[in-house]
Parts: sequence; structure tokens; C-alpha cells
Amino acid sequence: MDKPAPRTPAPRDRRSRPTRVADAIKDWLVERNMAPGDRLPGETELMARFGMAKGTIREAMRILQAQGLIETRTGPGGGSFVGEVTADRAKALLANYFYFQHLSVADIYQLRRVLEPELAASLAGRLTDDQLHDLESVVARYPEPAKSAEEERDQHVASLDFHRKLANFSGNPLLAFVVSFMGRILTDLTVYRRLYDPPNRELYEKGRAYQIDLIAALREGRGDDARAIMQAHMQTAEALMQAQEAQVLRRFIAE
Amino acid sequence: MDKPAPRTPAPRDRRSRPTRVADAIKDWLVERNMAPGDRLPGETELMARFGMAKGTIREAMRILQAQGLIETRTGPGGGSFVGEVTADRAKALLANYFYFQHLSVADIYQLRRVLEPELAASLAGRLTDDQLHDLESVVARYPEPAKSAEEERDQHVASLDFHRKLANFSGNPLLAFVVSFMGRILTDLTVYRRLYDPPNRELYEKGRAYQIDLIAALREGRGDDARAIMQAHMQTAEALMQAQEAQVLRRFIAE
DNA sequence: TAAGATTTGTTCGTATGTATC
DNA sequence: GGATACATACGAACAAATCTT
Repeated sequence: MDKPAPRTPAPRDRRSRPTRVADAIKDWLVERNMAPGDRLPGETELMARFGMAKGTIREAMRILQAQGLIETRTGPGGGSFVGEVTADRAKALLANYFYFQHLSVADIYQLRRVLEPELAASLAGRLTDDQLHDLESVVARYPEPAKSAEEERDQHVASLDFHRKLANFSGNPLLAFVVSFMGRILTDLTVYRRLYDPPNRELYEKGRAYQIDLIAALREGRGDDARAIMQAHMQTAEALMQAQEAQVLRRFIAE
Repeated sequence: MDKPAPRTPAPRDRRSRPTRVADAIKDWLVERNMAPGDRLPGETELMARFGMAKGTIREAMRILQAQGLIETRTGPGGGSFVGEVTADRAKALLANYFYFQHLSVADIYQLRRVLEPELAASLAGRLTDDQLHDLESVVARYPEPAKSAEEERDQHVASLDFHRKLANFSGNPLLAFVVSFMGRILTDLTVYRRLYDPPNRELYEKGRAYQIDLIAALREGRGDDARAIMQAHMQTAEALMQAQEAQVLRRFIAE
């Protein structure tokens, strides 16, 4: 004899249908090795395939959209398409996580101290002239010491921009991402740091000298020099942030 | 005279309503400094507040849910609640980004090489007895060299587990996250690496010795030693992965 | 310019599922 | 068990965007 049917017809998935649909579609993308730009089935087809109502399917699509995996367009030829997750979106999503942790300036610099020099060393002798000129143009953006606290703040943001450009030149997507992410957090932070200190001329000259020396070392392929310069630069930068009592901001960053 | 009304009544946001609602709620969370567990307004109230239909509100909630920012429960006392973004979810979301980049083993080790030693050094003399015992129990999990390729693979996964535990002991959430994320990727990778090589006894002894030495150094607060041990360990580990022609897997990791 | 076709976007009403009391 | 409060899901209709002719 067969056993009586179990009271629970199936150990059925407790998660909502949209969630399951979203996961099913994700698996489907991987199986078919879909690439950014590839088209997904339309709403009506998905409704038929999953036997679910339009609203349910749409909620599933929103989940995928929120994760950056798809984009949708209306009109003829429209629909849902695989969308490469952009670095900016990934940073925004990751920032949501750190919104609930509290990162200190010291935490960030514990990584920066070792990653930025590593990055600099790995780029030595590998940058094109265009890339080097790009870096030089950032340095040239503020040829004079700041006259006001606001101007000094702008220079600091520009300096962080320098580091993020450097990160993006890296052939290592993981290194590029982490360094760039830290730069992003520090930029947000800088905008809100206290502004009542007078501009510090000496600090300006020092930071500028670092960047110029670094570019030279990178151009001439002196990896160890580039590493050493960056190490020294990081020490100064950390001390500066600490002295300014900078606080890591609790907010969601925009994508 | 007033200028004639512009043809476009307002430079109105092109994004869909659910997206805008999700962002509005996000801002609202930050403004009110809501903490995990706090309750959000119910669907009906949100419908009234935003003047939108249920489906639209629900899509917005799905977006927030996908990002890990809220959780929902049905039933009386149910509703939507602020949900702390878990580390696992953040890793899954970030993995979506790297699905479209291609990470090599060398890329990951470029970071591991510097971050793991830094982590080890920063933990020296700061671990509790419980934490140290926890690490020892991982080492004790495989007291003998592997007899089969499968067993060797299990040992490798356990070893990565050791590193992830170490990461989570760090007081630095950023360092913990990055190291743990790399461990996650490498674990996935290890499961699929080639298995036709015979177990390597010498390699086993070496890895085990590293971990035991490291625990001793951590216990006795010898930070520089811990760093040096980990540096040497990383070199071996990288060489091992390269020799095995391990490939970073293209798939979405489960949350 | 205008009309029509296609596809997502949004609404409304209703019904069902689920957890608490 | 029944009442209650909430999210979940469905289905039909209409709106808006965008492409083609």
C-alpha cells in the first residue's frame, strides 16, 4: 500500500513567487551563457512559461533590475535585456552593506596602506602616454595652493580622483574595484569634513610632489620607487584624515 | 509677461515609479535614522502616501528587498521591516558584478598576498582563547594527509575556511569583507578544479605547519612573525592554484 | 505629421494565504 | 475554531513609450 499523502503536499519553497522566478531566470541566464545586451522573453511569454500573473512576473523583473542584471525598455523592439552590472552599481550595492557596519578612517587606511602601493608598483612601466597625460591633467587642475578651506577640499577630492583613475588603469578588476570603492567612500567623507581649518600650504606642496614623483616613476618603469612613494603618501594622507577628525558618513550613495 | 509654458510640463523623472518610490523610501530611512528591525508603513499607507496603486508599491518593495534593505512578513503584526544587509547578501550582490569581469587566480592573489599578512599581523595578541581554539579545531579537522583527490579538495576548502574565520575575527569590517569575499570565490573555484592529480603529501604537511605556526604567533602576540608566516603561506598557495590551472568560475553565487 | 503596432508601465477590484489573537 | 490584519497573487483593463509606415 502507498503511504498516505503527507500533510504538506511538498516541502514547498517558502519564498515568494517573484523571488523564485527571479532565481529561475538567473539560472537560465547562466545556463545559456547570456551576455549583456541579449534579450529576455517578454512579459507575456514569461507569464505563460511560469503560469503566473503579470504582476508576479514584473516583481521578479524588478528584483533582477535592482541587482543590475537586466534593463527594460518599452515600445516595439523593447523588452528586458541582460545588463552588465556596472562598477558604480556594484559600489552602491556594497555601500548599502557598509551603511550598517561602521567603518572608521583607520579601517579604510589599513587596506589603502597596502593596496595603493601594490597598485602603483604593478602599474609601473605599463601605462600608455595617454594614461600618463590623463594623470598629469588631474595634477595640473590645481596648480596653486588653496586659498580657502573650500578650495582645499576641492583639491582633496581631485587627489582622490587621481587615485581612482590609477585604480581603473589596473588590469586587475578586483584591485581596481576595491581601491575605487575606498576612494568613493573617502570622497563622500571629504565633502562633509570640518572646514574651519585654514589651508595648509606645506601639505599641498607635499601632496603635489608625491603625485609628480609617482607619475615619473610610473613612466620610467621604476616599480619599487612607485611603491615607496605611494607608501609614504598613504602615511601622510592617513594622518591628515585623522587630524581632521573625519567621520565616515552614514548614508546610501547614489548609483 | 511670462514665458509660454514649456512643451514638456516638467523635466520629469524618466525612471519608473517603483524605482522612484524605492529611492524615496531609502532616503526616508536615512532621514529617520531607522535601524534594522524597525517597521515600515504598510502597503495601504504607502499607497495613500505616494498616491499609487498596490502593484507599484509592491514592485518598489521588491527592489528594496533585493538589495537586502527590507524584509517582509505576512500576517498580523507583519509588514515590512528594515533588514540589515547581511555579509552573505553583499557578497552575492558583488559576485554579480564579477560575473561579468573575468577574474584570474593571479588577480585574486595580488590582493591576498598583501591583505592576508596584514590581517594576520593586526590580529596578533588580540584573539580570545575561544577564537584561537576555534582556529585549532579547523586545523584538527584533517589530522592526516589526504588519501584521495577528493579528500585533498576537502582539506583545501577547510583551509580556506580557516582564512575566512580569521577574516571575521578582524575588527575591521572592510578588511573582513574583502578577505572573506576572496575566500568565497576561491572556495567555489576549488570545488571545480581538476581532480586527477594524486594527493601531495609534502604540500599537506607544509600547509598544516603554516597554520599551526600562525596560531602560535597569534597567541603570543608576535605580529611580525604572523605576517611573515602568512606571506610565505600565500606564496605557496598561489603557486598551488596556478599549478592546478584553476579557473575562476562564471556563475552567480547563492546567497 | 499622423496613424498604427508592439511592448512595458500602472491601476483597480477581488480573492487567497498566512500568522496572531 | 473563528476573527482579524496583513502580505500575496490574479485578471482585466487602460496608459505611456517607442518604433515603423
